[in-house]
Amino acid sequence: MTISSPGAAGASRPDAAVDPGFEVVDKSLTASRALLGVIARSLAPVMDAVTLPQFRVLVVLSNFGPLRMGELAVRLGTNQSTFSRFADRMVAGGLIARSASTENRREVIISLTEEGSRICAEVTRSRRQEISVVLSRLSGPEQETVLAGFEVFARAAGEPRADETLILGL
Amino acid sequence: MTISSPGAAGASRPDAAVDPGFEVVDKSLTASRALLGVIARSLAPVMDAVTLPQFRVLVVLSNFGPLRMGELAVRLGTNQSTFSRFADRMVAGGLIARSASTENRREVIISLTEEGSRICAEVTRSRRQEISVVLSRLSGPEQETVLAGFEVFARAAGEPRADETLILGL
DNA sequence: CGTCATGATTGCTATAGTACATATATTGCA
DNA sequence: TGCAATATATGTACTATAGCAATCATGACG
Repeated sequence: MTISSPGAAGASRPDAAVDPGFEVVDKSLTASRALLGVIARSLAPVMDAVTLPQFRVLVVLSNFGPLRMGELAVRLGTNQSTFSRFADRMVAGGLIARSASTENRREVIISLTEEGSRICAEVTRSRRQEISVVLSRLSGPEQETVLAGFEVFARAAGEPRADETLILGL
Repeated sequence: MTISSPGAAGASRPDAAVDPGFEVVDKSLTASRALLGVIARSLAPVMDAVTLPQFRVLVVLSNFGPLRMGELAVRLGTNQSTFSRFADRMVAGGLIARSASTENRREVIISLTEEGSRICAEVTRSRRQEISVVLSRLSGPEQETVLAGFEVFARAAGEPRADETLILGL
Protein backbone atom coordinates (compact mmCIF):
# COMPACT_ATOMS: atom_id res chain seq x y z
CA MET A 1 0.00 0.00 0.00
CA THR A 2 2.27 2.73 1.27
CA ILE A 3 5.20 2.89 -1.10
CA SER A 4 6.85 5.90 0.45
CA SER A 5 10.43 5.08 1.33
CA PRO A 6 11.38 7.16 4.35
CA GLY A 7 15.05 6.66 3.66
CA ALA A 8 14.61 8.30 0.31
CA ALA A 9 11.85 10.72 1.19
CA GLY A 10 13.47 12.48 4.09
CA ALA A 11 15.87 12.30 7.00
CA SER A 12 15.03 9.25 9.11
CA ARG A 13 15.22 9.84 12.84
CA PRO A 14 17.02 7.08 14.71
CA ASP A 15 14.81 4.86 16.93
CA ALA A 16 11.66 6.09 15.25
CA ALA A 17 9.38 3.60 13.53
CA VAL A 18 9.95 3.40 9.79
CA ASP A 19 8.23 1.66 6.92
CA PRO A 20 9.86 -1.71 6.42
CA GLY A 21 11.69 -2.28 3.15
CA PHE A 22 11.04 -5.07 0.71
CA GLU A 23 14.00 -7.11 1.87
CA VAL A 24 13.07 -7.42 5.52
CA VAL A 25 9.46 -8.27 4.67
CA ASP A 26 10.65 -10.89 2.23
CA LYS A 27 13.05 -12.42 4.71
CA SER A 28 10.27 -12.49 7.28
CA LEU A 29 8.07 -14.46 4.92
CA THR A 30 10.86 -16.92 4.22
CA ALA A 31 11.49 -17.34 7.93
CA SER A 32 7.79 -17.87 8.54
CA ARG A 33 7.76 -20.71 6.02
CA ALA A 34 10.80 -22.24 7.68
CA LEU A 35 9.13 -22.08 11.07
CA LEU A 36 5.96 -23.50 9.58
CA GLY A 37 8.06 -26.47 8.54
CA VAL A 38 9.30 -26.84 12.09
CA ILE A 39 5.75 -26.81 13.42
CA ALA A 40 4.61 -29.30 10.81
CA ARG A 41 7.47 -31.70 11.52
CA SER A 42 6.79 -31.57 15.24
CA LEU A 43 3.16 -32.47 14.59
CA ALA A 44 3.79 -35.20 12.07
CA PRO A 45 4.58 -38.04 14.49
CA VAL A 46 1.29 -37.69 16.36
CA MET A 47 -1.00 -37.13 13.41
CA ASP A 48 -1.88 -40.79 13.23
CA ALA A 49 -3.25 -40.59 16.76
CA VAL A 50 -5.01 -37.22 16.64
CA THR A 51 -6.42 -34.85 14.07
CA LEU A 52 -5.40 -31.19 14.06
CA PRO A 53 -8.64 -29.97 15.67
CA GLN A 54 -8.30 -32.69 18.28
CA PHE A 55 -4.74 -31.68 19.01
CA ARG A 56 -5.95 -28.17 19.58
CA VAL A 57 -8.26 -29.44 22.32
CA LEU A 58 -5.35 -31.20 23.96
CA VAL A 59 -3.33 -27.98 23.94
CA VAL A 60 -6.16 -25.98 25.47
CA LEU A 61 -6.64 -28.56 28.21
CA SER A 62 -2.92 -28.69 28.76
CA ASN A 63 -2.76 -24.91 29.19
CA PHE A 64 -5.88 -24.36 31.27
CA GLY A 65 -6.49 -27.66 33.00
CA PRO A 66 -9.85 -29.48 33.07
CA LEU A 67 -12.75 -27.47 31.66
CA ARG A 68 -16.49 -27.78 31.28
CA MET A 69 -17.94 -28.92 27.96
CA GLY A 70 -19.52 -25.55 27.24
CA GLU A 71 -16.38 -23.67 28.14
CA LEU A 72 -14.36 -25.77 25.72
CA ALA A 73 -16.94 -25.34 22.99
CA VAL A 74 -16.65 -21.56 23.36
CA ARG A 75 -12.87 -21.63 23.29
CA LEU A 76 -12.92 -23.73 20.16
CA GLY A 77 -15.51 -21.50 18.57
CA THR A 78 -17.91 -24.33 17.87
CA ASN A 79 -21.47 -25.24 18.66
CA GLN A 80 -21.97 -27.15 21.91
CA SER A 81 -23.60 -30.03 20.13
CA THR A 82 -20.72 -30.22 17.70
CA PHE A 83 -18.26 -30.36 20.53
CA SER A 84 -20.28 -32.96 22.38
CA ARG A 85 -19.83 -35.42 19.55
CA PHE A 86 -16.32 -34.21 19.00
CA ALA A 87 -15.67 -35.18 22.60
CA ASP A 88 -17.26 -38.59 21.99
CA ARG A 89 -14.59 -39.37 19.43
CA MET A 90 -11.78 -38.12 21.61
CA VAL A 91 -13.03 -40.11 24.58
CA ALA A 92 -13.27 -43.17 22.34
CA GLY A 93 -9.70 -42.48 21.25
CA GLY A 94 -8.55 -42.35 24.85
CA LEU A 95 -7.36 -38.75 24.58
CA ILE A 96 -9.70 -37.08 27.06
CA ALA A 97 -12.05 -38.17 29.83
CA ARG A 98 -15.49 -37.00 30.90
CA SER A 99 -16.20 -36.70 34.59
CA ALA A 100 -19.08 -35.32 36.63
CA SER A 101 -18.53 -32.02 38.35
CA THR A 102 -18.58 -32.44 42.12
CA GLU A 103 -20.66 -29.40 42.98
CA ASN A 104 -22.93 -29.16 39.97
CA ARG A 105 -24.23 -32.39 38.52
CA ARG A 106 -25.28 -30.75 35.28
CA GLU A 107 -21.71 -29.97 34.40
CA VAL A 108 -19.40 -32.39 32.67
CA ILE A 109 -15.71 -31.80 33.16
CA ILE A 110 -13.25 -32.74 30.45
CA SER A 111 -9.70 -33.60 31.38
CA LEU A 112 -6.67 -35.01 29.63
CA THR A 113 -5.95 -38.69 29.91
CA GLU A 114 -2.40 -39.96 30.32
CA GLU A 115 -2.30 -40.52 26.59
CA GLY A 116 -3.60 -37.05 25.75
CA SER A 117 -1.07 -35.54 28.08
CA ARG A 118 1.72 -37.60 26.61
CA ILE A 119 0.89 -36.51 23.06
CA CYS A 120 0.96 -32.86 24.07
CA ALA A 121 4.31 -33.25 25.77
CA GLU A 122 5.68 -35.19 22.85
CA VAL A 123 4.85 -32.43 20.38
CA THR A 124 6.38 -29.77 22.61
CA ARG A 125 9.51 -31.83 23.07
CA SER A 126 9.68 -32.56 19.36
CA ARG A 127 9.29 -28.90 18.47
CA ARG A 128 12.14 -27.86 20.73
CA GLN A 129 14.17 -30.65 19.21
CA GLU A 130 13.46 -29.48 15.67
CA ILE A 131 14.44 -25.94 16.57
CA SER A 132 17.59 -27.19 18.24
CA VAL A 133 18.57 -29.16 15.18
CA VAL A 134 18.33 -26.05 13.03
CA LEU A 135 20.12 -23.82 15.50
CA SER A 136 22.92 -26.27 16.15
CA ARG A 137 24.03 -25.78 12.57
CA LEU A 138 24.94 -22.25 13.55
CA SER A 139 27.91 -20.85 15.41
CA GLY A 140 27.49 -19.18 18.75
CA PRO A 141 27.50 -15.65 17.32
CA GLU A 142 25.02 -16.66 14.64
CA GLN A 143 22.73 -18.04 17.31
CA GLU A 144 23.03 -14.70 19.08
CA THR A 145 21.96 -13.00 15.88
CA VAL A 146 18.91 -15.25 15.64
CA LEU A 147 18.08 -14.74 19.28
CA ALA A 148 18.21 -10.97 18.93
CA GLY A 149 16.11 -10.95 15.77
CA PHE A 150 13.45 -13.27 17.09
CA GLU A 151 13.32 -11.41 20.36
CA VAL A 152 12.67 -8.08 18.71
CA PHE A 153 10.17 -9.51 16.25
CA ALA A 154 8.21 -11.50 18.81
CA ARG A 155 7.94 -8.45 21.03
CA ALA A 156 6.58 -6.37 18.16
CA ALA A 157 4.19 -9.06 16.96
CA GLY A 158 2.85 -10.21 20.29
CA GLU A 159 1.14 -13.55 20.87
CA PRO A 160 -1.48 -14.41 18.29
CA ARG A 161 -5.04 -14.52 19.55
CA ALA A 162 -6.51 -17.98 20.04
CA ASP A 163 -9.23 -17.44 17.45
CA GLU A 164 -6.58 -16.52 14.90
CA THR A 165 -4.51 -19.68 15.08
CA LEU A 166 -7.81 -21.53 15.23
CA ILE A 167 -8.07 -20.87 11.52
CA LEU A 168 -5.15 -23.16 10.93
CA GLY A 169 -6.54 -25.74 13.32
CA LEU A 170 -3.90 -24.98 15.92
CA MET B 1 19.75 -37.07 20.44
CA THR B 2 23.24 -35.65 20.69
CA ILE B 3 23.50 -34.43 24.23
CA SER B 4 27.19 -33.66 24.11
CA SER B 5 27.62 -30.00 24.81
CA PRO B 6 30.74 -28.84 23.01
CA GLY B 7 30.81 -25.67 25.03
CA ALA B 8 31.00 -27.62 28.25
CA ALA B 9 32.99 -30.58 26.97
CA GLY B 10 35.94 -28.66 25.67
CA ALA B 11 37.22 -25.35 24.42
CA SER B 12 34.64 -23.91 22.05
CA ARG B 13 36.10 -22.80 18.75
CA PRO B 14 34.65 -19.60 17.40
CA ASP B 15 32.40 -20.03 14.36
CA ALA B 16 31.92 -23.71 15.13
CA ALA B 17 28.42 -25.08 15.64
CA VAL B 18 27.31 -25.21 19.26
CA ASP B 19 24.34 -26.66 21.08
CA PRO B 20 21.72 -23.95 21.32
CA GLY B 21 20.81 -22.73 24.78
CA PHE B 22 17.37 -22.72 26.31
CA GLU B 23 16.80 -19.05 25.69
CA VAL B 24 17.31 -19.03 21.95
CA VAL B 25 15.14 -22.14 21.52
CA ASP B 26 12.47 -20.54 23.63
CA LYS B 27 12.56 -17.29 21.68
CA SER B 28 12.38 -19.27 18.45
CA LEU B 29 9.21 -20.96 19.61
CA THR B 30 7.68 -17.64 20.56
CA ALA B 31 8.61 -16.18 17.21
CA SER B 32 7.13 -19.19 15.45
CA ARG B 33 3.82 -18.63 17.20
CA ALA B 34 3.90 -14.98 16.24
CA LEU B 35 4.52 -15.84 12.60
CA LEU B 36 1.81 -18.47 12.76
CA GLY B 37 -0.51 -15.66 13.78
CA VAL B 38 0.58 -13.67 10.76
CA ILE B 39 -0.11 -16.60 8.45
CA ALA B 40 -3.47 -17.23 10.05
CA ARG B 41 -4.54 -13.61 9.79
CA SER B 42 -3.56 -13.49 6.15
CA LEU B 43 -5.71 -16.53 5.47
CA ALA B 44 -8.72 -15.45 7.49
CA PRO B 45 -10.36 -13.17 4.92
CA VAL B 46 -10.50 -15.86 2.24
CA MET B 47 -11.59 -18.77 4.41
CA ASP B 48 -15.23 -18.18 3.61
CA ALA B 49 -14.47 -18.73 -0.07
CA VAL B 50 -12.02 -21.64 0.15
CA THR B 51 -11.08 -24.38 2.58
CA LEU B 52 -7.45 -24.86 3.61
CA PRO B 53 -6.90 -27.90 1.36
CA GLN B 54 -8.46 -25.98 -1.51
CA PHE B 55 -6.22 -23.01 -0.89
CA ARG B 56 -3.26 -25.31 -1.10
CA VAL B 57 -4.32 -26.29 -4.61
CA LEU B 58 -4.52 -22.65 -5.56
CA VAL B 59 -0.99 -22.09 -4.30
CA VAL B 60 0.38 -25.06 -6.22
CA LEU B 61 -1.28 -23.88 -9.42
CA SER B 62 -0.08 -20.36 -8.79
CA ASN B 63 3.51 -21.59 -8.41
CA PHE B 64 3.64 -24.13 -11.21
CA GLY B 65 0.99 -23.01 -13.66
CA PRO B 66 -1.69 -25.31 -15.12
CA LEU B 67 -1.20 -28.99 -14.32
CA ARG B 68 -2.77 -32.31 -15.21
CA MET B 69 -5.23 -33.91 -12.79
CA GLY B 70 -2.88 -36.77 -11.97
CA GLU B 71 0.06 -34.48 -11.47
CA LEU B 72 -1.91 -32.40 -8.98
CA ALA B 73 -3.13 -35.49 -7.16
CA VAL B 74 0.48 -36.59 -6.68
CA ARG B 75 1.58 -33.19 -5.46
CA LEU B 76 -1.25 -33.12 -2.95
CA GLY B 77 -0.52 -36.65 -1.83
CA THR B 78 -4.04 -37.88 -2.49
CA ASN B 79 -5.72 -40.57 -4.50
CA GLN B 80 -6.54 -39.57 -8.07
CA SER B 81 -10.20 -40.35 -7.58
CA THR B 82 -10.22 -38.24 -4.44
CA PHE B 83 -8.77 -35.33 -6.32
CA SER B 84 -11.23 -35.72 -9.17
CA ARG B 85 -14.13 -35.04 -6.83
CA PHE B 86 -12.09 -32.48 -4.96
CA ALA B 87 -11.70 -30.70 -8.29
CA ASP B 88 -15.46 -30.95 -8.87
CA ARG B 89 -16.07 -28.88 -5.78
CA MET B 90 -13.45 -26.30 -6.71
CA VAL B 91 -14.79 -26.01 -10.25
CA ALA B 92 -18.27 -25.56 -8.82
CA GLY B 93 -16.84 -22.88 -6.57
CA GLY B 94 -15.35 -21.08 -9.54
CA LEU B 95 -11.79 -21.43 -8.24
CA ILE B 96 -10.28 -23.61 -10.95
CA ALA B 97 -11.20 -24.69 -14.46
CA ARG B 98 -10.92 -27.99 -16.30
CA SER B 99 -9.78 -27.90 -19.90
CA ALA B 100 -8.85 -30.54 -22.44
CA SER B 101 -5.20 -30.92 -23.24
CA THR B 102 -4.50 -29.96 -26.85
CA GLU B 103 -2.15 -32.78 -27.74
CA ASN B 104 -3.52 -35.59 -25.59
CA ARG B 105 -7.26 -35.86 -25.29
CA ARG B 106 -7.04 -38.14 -22.29
CA GLU B 107 -5.50 -35.43 -20.20
CA VAL B 108 -7.45 -32.82 -18.29
CA ILE B 109 -5.62 -29.66 -17.46
CA ILE B 110 -6.48 -27.70 -14.35
CA SER B 111 -5.87 -23.99 -14.28
CA LEU B 112 -6.72 -21.11 -11.99
CA THR B 113 -9.75 -19.01 -12.75
CA GLU B 114 -9.65 -15.26 -12.28
CA GLU B 115 -11.23 -15.78 -8.89
CA GLY B 116 -8.73 -18.44 -7.83
CA SER B 117 -5.89 -16.25 -8.93
CA ARG B 118 -7.32 -13.29 -7.11
CA ILE B 119 -7.62 -15.21 -3.85
CA CYS B 120 -4.00 -16.32 -4.06
CA ALA B 121 -2.80 -12.82 -4.71
CA GLU B 122 -4.98 -11.46 -1.94
CA VAL B 123 -3.44 -13.79 0.64
CA THR B 124 0.07 -12.96 -0.46
CA ARG B 125 -0.66 -9.26 -0.35
CA SER B 126 -2.31 -9.61 3.02
CA ARG B 127 0.61 -11.56 4.44
CA ARG B 128 3.11 -8.92 3.37
CA GLN B 129 0.82 -6.33 4.85
CA GLU B 130 0.59 -8.15 8.18
CA ILE B 131 4.36 -8.44 8.34
CA SER B 132 4.75 -4.79 7.45
CA VAL B 133 2.39 -3.76 10.21
CA VAL B 134 4.47 -5.61 12.76
CA LEU B 135 7.79 -4.37 11.43
CA SER B 136 6.68 -0.77 11.16
CA ARG B 137 6.41 -0.69 14.94
CA LEU B 138 10.18 -1.02 14.99
CA SER B 139 12.94 1.46 14.43
CA GLY B 140 15.30 1.12 11.50
CA PRO B 141 18.07 -0.50 13.55
CA GLU B 142 15.57 -2.90 15.11
CA GLN B 143 14.38 -3.90 11.66
CA GLU B 144 18.00 -4.56 10.77
CA THR B 145 18.24 -6.84 13.79
CA VAL B 146 15.16 -8.76 12.67
CA LEU B 147 16.42 -8.96 9.12
CA ALA B 148 19.75 -10.38 10.23
CA GLY B 149 18.17 -12.92 12.57
CA PHE B 150 15.60 -14.14 10.06
CA GLU B 151 18.21 -14.30 7.35
CA VAL B 152 20.50 -16.54 9.38
CA PHE B 153 17.70 -18.73 10.65
CA ALA B 154 16.04 -19.20 7.28
CA ARG B 155 19.35 -20.17 5.74
CA ALA B 156 19.95 -22.78 8.46
CA ALA B 157 16.40 -24.14 8.33
CA GLY B 158 15.92 -24.20 4.59
CA GLU B 159 12.56 -24.31 2.86
CA PRO B 160 10.19 -26.89 4.30
CA ARG B 161 9.35 -29.79 2.04
CA ALA B 162 5.92 -29.66 0.44
CA ASP B 163 4.80 -32.87 2.13
CA GLU B 164 5.68 -31.37 5.50
CA THR B 165 3.56 -28.27 5.32
CA LEU B 166 0.89 -30.47 3.77
CA ILE B 167 0.32 -31.77 7.28
CA LEU B 168 -1.00 -28.38 8.27
CA GLY B 169 -3.06 -28.14 5.14
CA LEU B 170 -0.79 -25.53 3.59
C1' DC C 1 -43.96 -27.17 44.32
C1' DG C 2 -43.80 -24.98 39.90
C1' DT C 3 -41.49 -22.40 36.52
C1' DC C 4 -37.62 -20.82 34.30
C1' DA C 5 -32.70 -20.96 33.33
C1' DT C 6 -28.62 -23.63 32.46
C1' DG C 7 -25.61 -27.45 30.71
C1' DA C 8 -25.21 -31.33 28.02
C1' DT C 9 -26.81 -34.73 24.80
C1' DT C 10 -29.35 -36.57 20.82
C1' DG C 11 -32.01 -36.58 16.26
C1' DC C 12 -31.46 -35.01 12.00
C1' DT C 13 -29.08 -33.16 8.15
C1' DA C 14 -25.36 -31.48 5.40
C1' DT C 15 -20.58 -30.95 3.54
C1' DA C 16 -15.59 -31.92 2.91
C1' DG C 17 -12.39 -35.09 2.41
C1' DT C 18 -10.74 -39.88 1.85
C1' DA C 19 -10.01 -44.34 -0.62
C1' DC C 20 -10.85 -48.78 -3.14
C1' DA C 21 -12.65 -50.87 -6.99
C1' DT C 22 -14.54 -50.27 -11.39
C1' DA C 23 -15.82 -48.04 -15.73
C1' DT C 24 -14.74 -45.12 -19.67
C1' DA C 25 -11.95 -42.81 -23.02
C1' DT C 26 -7.75 -42.41 -25.35
C1' DT C 27 -3.14 -43.50 -26.84
C1' DG C 28 0.68 -46.36 -28.31
C1' DC C 29 2.36 -50.32 -30.06
C1' DA C 30 2.50 -55.03 -31.86
C1' DT D 1 -6.99 -54.12 -36.02
C1' DG D 2 -6.55 -55.46 -31.44
C1' DC D 3 -4.56 -55.30 -26.95
C1' DA D 4 -2.15 -53.24 -23.18
C1' DA D 5 -1.09 -48.97 -20.87
C1' DT D 6 -2.52 -44.46 -19.37
C1' DA D 7 -5.64 -40.63 -17.62
C1' DT D 8 -9.69 -39.57 -15.71
C1' DA D 9 -14.26 -40.17 -13.84
C1' DT D 10 -17.90 -42.83 -11.17
C1' DG D 11 -20.02 -46.17 -7.82
C1' DT D 12 -19.91 -46.87 -3.25
C1' DA D 13 -18.82 -46.26 1.48
C1' DC D 14 -16.82 -44.24 5.42
C1' DT D 15 -15.04 -40.58 8.87
C1' DA D 16 -14.68 -35.93 10.66
C1' DT D 17 -16.67 -31.73 11.22
C1' DA D 18 -20.59 -28.72 11.60
C1' DG D 19 -25.09 -26.72 13.18
C1' DC D 20 -30.15 -26.30 14.33
C1' DA D 21 -33.79 -27.93 16.92
C1' DA D 22 -35.47 -30.71 20.46
C1' DT D 23 -34.83 -33.26 24.69
C1' DC D 24 -33.24 -34.44 29.20
C1' DA D 25 -31.26 -33.47 33.69
C1' DT D 26 -30.34 -30.32 37.09
C1' DG D 27 -30.26 -26.06 39.62
C1' DA D 28 -32.24 -21.53 41.13
C1' DC D 29 -35.77 -18.77 42.63
C1' DG D 30 -40.32 -17.38 43.84
